[in-house]
Amino acid sequence: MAGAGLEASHRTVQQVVPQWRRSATLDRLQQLIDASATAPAAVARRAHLSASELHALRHLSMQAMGPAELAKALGVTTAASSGVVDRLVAHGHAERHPHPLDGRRTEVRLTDSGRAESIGHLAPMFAALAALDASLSDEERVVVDRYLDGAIAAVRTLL
Amino acid sequence: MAGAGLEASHRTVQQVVPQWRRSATLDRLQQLIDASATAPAAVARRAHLSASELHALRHLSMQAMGPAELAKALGVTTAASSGVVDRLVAHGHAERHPHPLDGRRTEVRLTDSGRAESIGHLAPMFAALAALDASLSDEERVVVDRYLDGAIAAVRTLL
DNA sequence: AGAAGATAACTAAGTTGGTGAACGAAAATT
DNA sequence: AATTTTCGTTCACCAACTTAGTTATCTTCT
Repeated sequence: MAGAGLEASHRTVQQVVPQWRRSATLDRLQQLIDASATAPAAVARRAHLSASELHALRHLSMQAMGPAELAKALGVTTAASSGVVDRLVAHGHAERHPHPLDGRRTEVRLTDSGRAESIGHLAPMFAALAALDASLSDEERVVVDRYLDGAIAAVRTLL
Repeated sequence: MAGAGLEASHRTVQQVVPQWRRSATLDRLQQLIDASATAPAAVARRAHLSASELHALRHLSMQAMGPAELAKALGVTTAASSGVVDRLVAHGHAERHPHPLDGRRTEVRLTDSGRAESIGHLAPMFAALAALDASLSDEERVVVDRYLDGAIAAVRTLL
């Protein structure tokens, strides 16, 4: 079923990905990816929110949208995103507004409290990131940008 | 309660983090962090595993450990990690072995199927990452390493 | 050695947040 | 005007988490 057709014992990364070589840079990237995947749950817990609610706050802070669009952004069903919006509204972080032109739609807008929430808990990271970014020379920036583009593409092969 | 004491309206990132400036590099890093946070769920779905089970496979593929240590790695309670191990065992991806010295302990070891599972689904990313890593010159690597160290530290401020 | 305390793993019961299916209201299509 | 599609919601159900409490084993103290 799961590992169907794989009769080999103890397959290693090297066997599956022949060009794989351990490197300190790669280790660092792994750590970054790992931390990025772990952080949302930690932040959500501190904010007394679920991971989806936090995720939703991020998206809504960039752009107001309806439950259906939000569902796509979160990777869940519209039924679930309805619940997410319910909870955000209950916490006072968002409000539902009727769409002026299309009577079917609802626009979910963040309240000030929601906006503060979405920014506040990430502030320490933003500060550290801004300092790091400012420390880059133009030549260094070119190198970093290229690397990040590659890393993004690599991770996105999984999506 | 949540945004307690914040009476200001429409606080922006710039107000909370004065040194914040939008930059293409920062945008890329945000995308990387976002993709890293989103990918596990997508991979888990394809592998017919929960996010925690996938996470557990990753950790166990590096080092066999008991449910308690696994729980800490996953950021859940030991009760939850007991369930995770149950499911991995049920799927044939892991086995419980009694600890030779300490009768309280159980060592959770991956089976070949578990090992294949943990590597197989991430192979496309590994391949892309390996190619990217190999393309770095020594001077570029220094720059990238420094940046990644900073980024890791930034994200870890949230943990 | 024996008692007291700490630790590892598990179990039980309850909560949360997800899915899929069915539904009403409001467009859009024909 | 009738039909189909879309949007948001609700319902019933399920998976995975939490807290609390049990059992077995190890450690420490007298």
